[in-house]
Order: sequence, then C-alpha cells, then structure tokens
Amino acid sequence: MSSAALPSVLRIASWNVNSVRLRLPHLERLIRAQDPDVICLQETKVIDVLFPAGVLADWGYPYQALSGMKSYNGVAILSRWPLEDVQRVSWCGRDDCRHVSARVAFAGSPQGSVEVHCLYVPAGGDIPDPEVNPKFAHKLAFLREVEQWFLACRGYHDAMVLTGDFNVAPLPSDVWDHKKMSRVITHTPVEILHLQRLQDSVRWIDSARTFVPPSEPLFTWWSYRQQGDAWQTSNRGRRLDHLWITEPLAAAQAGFEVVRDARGWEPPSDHAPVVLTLRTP
DNA sequence: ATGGTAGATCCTCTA
Repeated sequence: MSSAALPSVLRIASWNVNSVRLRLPHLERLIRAQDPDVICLQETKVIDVLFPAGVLADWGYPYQALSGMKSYNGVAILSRWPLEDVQRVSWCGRDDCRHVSARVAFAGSPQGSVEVHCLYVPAGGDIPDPEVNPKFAHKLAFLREVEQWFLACRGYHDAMVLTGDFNVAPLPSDVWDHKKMSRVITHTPVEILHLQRLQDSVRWIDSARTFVPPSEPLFTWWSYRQQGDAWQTSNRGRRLDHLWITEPLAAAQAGFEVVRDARGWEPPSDHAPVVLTLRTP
C-alpha cells in the first residue's frame, strides 16, 4: 500500500456497552453522531458466532476482531478499514476475553499503521484488600502482567493506541469525591500505582488529559444504582474509560470527546463512549 | 451502616 492510499484521519471510539446485542440501536446512534473509523467495545457478553456481525458490517464496519464469551466480559474491534495481525490475548492464565488487538492503516503514523489494543480490566470486587479479596488480587496481577508485556514486547517508538474500560480512575479529578473514593475500588492508591506503572511501560500518553486539563473533573461512568436521571443531576461519576496513545501519534491528536449524552440513551449502558480524532500533521 | 440497579442465565454471578 502506498502512503497516498493510507487514511489521513482516524477516529477511534471506545465503549463499554454492557451487552452488545441489547445496545445495538445505541451503537447505530453513536455511529451516526460520531462517524468513527474504529470502534472498540467492552462487555459484549456474547460468543463470537452470535455477535451481530452482519448488522455492523451493513453499518460500515466489515472488519471485525472478536473475542467473546457467554454472559461475561468480551471485547471487539470494529473497523471501516482492514484489520491486520489480530491477536486475542489471555492474562493471568484465564481465557476470559478481556484483550484483543489489531493493526489498522494510518498515514499519520511513522510506521504507516497503528496497533490498537482494546482492553477490559477486571473490576476487582468490593473489598480493597488483595489478601482477602481474590478479585482485587486478580485485578492488580492483571495490570502487572499487561505492564510487563508492553515492557518486554513493545517500545515507546511503536505507534499504538491502548483503550477500553480500565476500571481505574487515576486522578483526583477523575472521581466526584477524591477523599471518599480513596477507599473505594477504582480509586484506591494501590490500583492507581499499578495503572501508573502500566502507563510508564511505553510512556503512554493519557489523550483525554491532553485536551481536558487534569484539574477539571472528567467522568465516563455513572452507576446504575441511582434513580432516574440522578446520575446527571448528582453527577457522581468516575473516569474509568481511557484512550492512551504512544509518542509517535502525539502530534496527530486533533480532538477528544466523552459522548456523555449516550449515558442517557434508554436503556443505557453505565459507561459513556470516548472518541479520539487522529489527523495526519 | 446499608442498599441502591442492570445484564445474562440456570434460580446466582458479576459489575
């Protein structure tokens, strides 16, 4: 492929849909509103043979990298452009469908393509002590393994995107109440440290925070456990969904958005999509 | 201090 044929703009969306089959009309709405080139999904909750592949191909996404299982987890990358080197990765010795990656062409990358990683980090249960809560121990081990993999197998010169539901809100402004949330899983110091180590592995750039200052509250998730539109009025949110890039793509960052409206699309996912625009400098 | 809701599914688990 000559460089003239490569796409000069790449819009990448990520969304924890909490059941892709239930959220199909929402996906159509997101596509109409945002026109992404690549869509990363988490919590698809469906085996690959039952994934709504035909409908999404009809809507413009014939290239699909799927890693799904029954009832739980499940990730997918959908693309307008061909996907190469699709990898389904397992962590902590579990085939639990939390990571899929693929390469997509992009003129703004020094390598002519971007390696996109779609990740769903374990939530970690309720008790923030790995000694008594195996789910939290699993979450920390998972973050550690992903960190070690990027350290060993990739470098900061590789043009990459790491996006998905990381289930960690790292900054004080990523939660509605930093002090209260510091004892609540998603915002405990030990998780934040593990996420920071993963971020350091290949010097990931937190793209959202290059557009929204770290001092400003920014959320992508609001609990279901509130009545009606209380999620909106009380705004007790967290930033659990992230879109990270490596340095070779830094100059291509052209825009970022949390599609907050989508949290109100009935029946909603508890997560809102995030969208990054990369434009060839 | 507690429980609040949602989704898939085997009637409980995970979030």
